[in-house]
Amino acid sequence: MDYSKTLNLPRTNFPMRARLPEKEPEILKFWQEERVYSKIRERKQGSPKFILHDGPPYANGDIHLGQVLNKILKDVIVKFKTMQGFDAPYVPGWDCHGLPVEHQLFKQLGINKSEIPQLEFRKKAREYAAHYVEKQKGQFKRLGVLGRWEKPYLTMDREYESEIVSAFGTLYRKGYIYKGFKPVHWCPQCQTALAEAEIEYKDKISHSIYVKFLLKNYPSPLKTSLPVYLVIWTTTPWTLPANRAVALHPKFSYVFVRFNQEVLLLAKETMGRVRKEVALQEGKTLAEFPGKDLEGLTYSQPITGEGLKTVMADFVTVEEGTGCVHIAPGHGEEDYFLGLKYHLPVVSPVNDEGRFLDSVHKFAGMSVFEANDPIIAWLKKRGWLLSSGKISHSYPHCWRCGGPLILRATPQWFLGVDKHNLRKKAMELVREKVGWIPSWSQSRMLGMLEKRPDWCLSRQRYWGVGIPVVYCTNPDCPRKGRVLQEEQVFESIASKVREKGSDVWFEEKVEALIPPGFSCPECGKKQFEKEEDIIDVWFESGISHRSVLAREESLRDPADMYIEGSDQHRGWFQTSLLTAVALGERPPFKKVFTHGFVVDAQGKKMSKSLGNVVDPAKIIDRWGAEILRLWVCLEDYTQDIRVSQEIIGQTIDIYRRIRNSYRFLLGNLHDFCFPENAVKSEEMREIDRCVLSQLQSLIKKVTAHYESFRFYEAFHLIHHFTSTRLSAFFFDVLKDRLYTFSRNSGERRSAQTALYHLLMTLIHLTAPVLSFTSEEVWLSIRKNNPELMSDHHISLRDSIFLSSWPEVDEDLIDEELEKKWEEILKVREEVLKVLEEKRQSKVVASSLEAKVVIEAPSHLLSLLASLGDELKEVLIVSQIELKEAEDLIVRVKKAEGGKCLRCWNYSPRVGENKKYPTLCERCWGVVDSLCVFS
RNA sequence: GGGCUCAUAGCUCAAGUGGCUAGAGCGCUGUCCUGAUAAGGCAGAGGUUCCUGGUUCAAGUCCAGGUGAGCCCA
Repeated sequence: MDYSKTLNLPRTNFPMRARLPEKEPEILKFWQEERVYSKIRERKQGSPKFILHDGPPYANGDIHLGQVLNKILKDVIVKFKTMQGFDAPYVPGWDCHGLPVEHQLFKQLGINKSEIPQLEFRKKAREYAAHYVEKQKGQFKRLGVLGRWEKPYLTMDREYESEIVSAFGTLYRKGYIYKGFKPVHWCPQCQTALAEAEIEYKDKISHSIYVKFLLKNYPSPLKTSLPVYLVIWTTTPWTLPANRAVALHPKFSYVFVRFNQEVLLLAKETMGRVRKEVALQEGKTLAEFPGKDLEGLTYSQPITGEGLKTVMADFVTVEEGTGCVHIAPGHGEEDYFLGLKYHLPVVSPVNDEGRFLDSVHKFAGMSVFEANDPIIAWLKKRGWLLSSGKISHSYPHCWRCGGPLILRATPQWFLGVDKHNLRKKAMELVREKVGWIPSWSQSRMLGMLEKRPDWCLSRQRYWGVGIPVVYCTNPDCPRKGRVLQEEQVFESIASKVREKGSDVWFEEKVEALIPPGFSCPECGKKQFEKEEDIIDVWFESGISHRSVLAREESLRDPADMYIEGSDQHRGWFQTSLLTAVALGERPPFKKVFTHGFVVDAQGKKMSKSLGNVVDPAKIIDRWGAEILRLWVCLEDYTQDIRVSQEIIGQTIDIYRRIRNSYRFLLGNLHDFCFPENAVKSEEMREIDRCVLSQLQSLIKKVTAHYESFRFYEAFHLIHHFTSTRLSAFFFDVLKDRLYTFSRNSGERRSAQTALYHLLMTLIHLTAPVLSFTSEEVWLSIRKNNPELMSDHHISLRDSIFLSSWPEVDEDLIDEELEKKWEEILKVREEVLKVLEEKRQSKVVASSLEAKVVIEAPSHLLSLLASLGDELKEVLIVSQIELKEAEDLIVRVKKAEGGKCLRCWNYSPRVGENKKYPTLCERCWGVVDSLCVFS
């Protein structure tokens, strides 16, 4: 006779195999059709807000793992806060203007800037950006990220663009923005100035030359009839035409040394090294001076022959070069600032293409890189070249075209970081008003703020918002070229942009942009010209606190949290902070959360050249987005996080364990109604109560970890609980009771009550991360066993994200009980070890074939005895004999009697019952009762 | 070169203010079960806590210097 039909075996059609790549789109469809995000918004009206402000990714290309990491973290936080009861809207955004779109598009079109009118190009750029917004939107949604996808914010929206104009105007009027002439990183290929964020440093082979500058005078103690030269070292011979000074360190010691028929001046400490590098014999030191005594010496400019002076500078080093530094204020940042101090002219005789102007007679028209060799040749001819070689060093390159950059002084617009104490104020707020996670993120921000130069806001490009500045061009105006800074001018431009988009600046004549009839307040004329440069995209995204947070009704400025990769300390965190402080005297965020970068198995960054780039789409197609979500949340993302086949494999294993536990729970709850079949806590079996008590502390800890954004701690705990507490212990022990006891028995219902709470709690605790699976379980319950949710406060129609976060039920916590069971578990561990030995020696196979004899000290013995028959269930053995002894000793024997064909337990009484000769005493009762009812 | 940061079993993570024989889980190996079954149970083997010094009765933990890695800057 087959008794398996008389058992209560698990029943569910929740599949063991997830088939996530197929299942996930169904869940996404459900969220879409049920308008889950909108419903959440409706229901949370009036709840306390939690605003996580999305940093806009760049609308170009497919999403990479870094963006996956970022968006998933944001989604987990938003979902957690939502389930906790907050109104936590998520409005995603995109950064749409700027060089990367331009470059890609020019590449795609196969033309350059000069071959297409700006307006025509801008139209295509807009389409291009819009295309990638849609593409990335689909990819982000595929990750399971809930948000206001149907109305994201775009930096190329007219309203947004208008805010950019008005923010610029306000900052200009407040005196933060100025026009300067300053060396900036310039890409001769792209013909544009580059922001710091657009520069990549990589190795480049450069010239390395030592050059003699003839000194026209020198300190009197030195007496010689030989020519005296100071020696400089440079890797950019082409900057020599722009040389305006030579800097020495005031504290270094300098020597005049005679080599053959000439005398050279250089820092004493550099002597040995320089002599080796330029292959000079040992010379004779004629005199030695501290640097400060050598200020104001006159030398002959090597290219122009002008008489120029030596100056003092602290940044001079002896690590490289000669301690005498060639200064070209038009071609170097430090040089520029030193130039300000000494009133040196900013000379930069190079045009947009990086070619020398006519003023550089000898080399006019040459590109600066081509000019290096002729310059060196020229120096050599004059006898001023001491040595010439090559050096490989880190050099700035254009992030888009990859070409080497030059520093070139051009008229640019700047945001003055020290205007109105902006830097100081920002740093103070960073220190006092913003929470930084992890904490070191604060010192990083401070360090960067402290040292950052003024922010170059202008770009000589096509795709962006025009700098909204109008000049008076009347040649007779007392201040020709002055900017119209009247508020109504900026307002007029902003409103035009709001009406027609930023193209209006390039389409319309200047008169149509300023207020009708407006005339120059200075000269009364109406001759105007508009600025041609466009605004740095970092400024655009940097004001999102104003254009998005402050303007969107559902949002709020400041945001509760910004969360981005650690590179954004220099990027968005900083540009947002600076603009917010300048505009409104406060930071745009209460908390800043930083995550690391995704690196490969060895911890190396991903790059095309290393060939170690992992494409998220491949993982999604093969394993599902859920695996990516879990992966993110198993790692400590305050550091860089690794990805590899092995790590993904491990994530899949962990996923399977959790999923199977859900399946087991569902299967064993198929005939359980809540609350009808639920057993009151005080009537439950001890072990069931014990697990529920442990579940409460799991809720506590997991919630705390979510609250401190340490999802990996939460998930390691959940996984640990699921594997060890549930799968390896509770579920295993419970099987006998669930399967063999009569369906409606108190014992079985007690177990199910525990299982019910476990299932409901766990799917909620995992929902922010395992969103697809938790929702799938939720949907499965509603479809297959709605009776499980007859609990009135759970609405069947809703997504799991409309239900709330599990609360700790203090009544279920029983620490005494947990302690007691810890003792029992220790005994169980001992029993399992002995069982394993007996299994190895083939005495028993299944543990149910065993009878266990436990000798234990009296207190432990009484503890075990108190469990009665439950003890053998806990140990999953057929018989138990308890004896008193000094120490714990466990022995295992073959169980007595025969095997019950129904429950597989052994009992001496099997065979006693004539009606059921193959069943044990417990089962024949159960089977009998079944027959009575059937 | 400078700023910030990281380094603990094959992998992912633990080890308040220095006090353990450095812990989990996964994976691995062996094994049992076949009523969670492309599941589940049990047992076992895995660590010079990156290296070198130092402080201390005591260092994975503190200090200094290396090495490797990441972000940012020059």
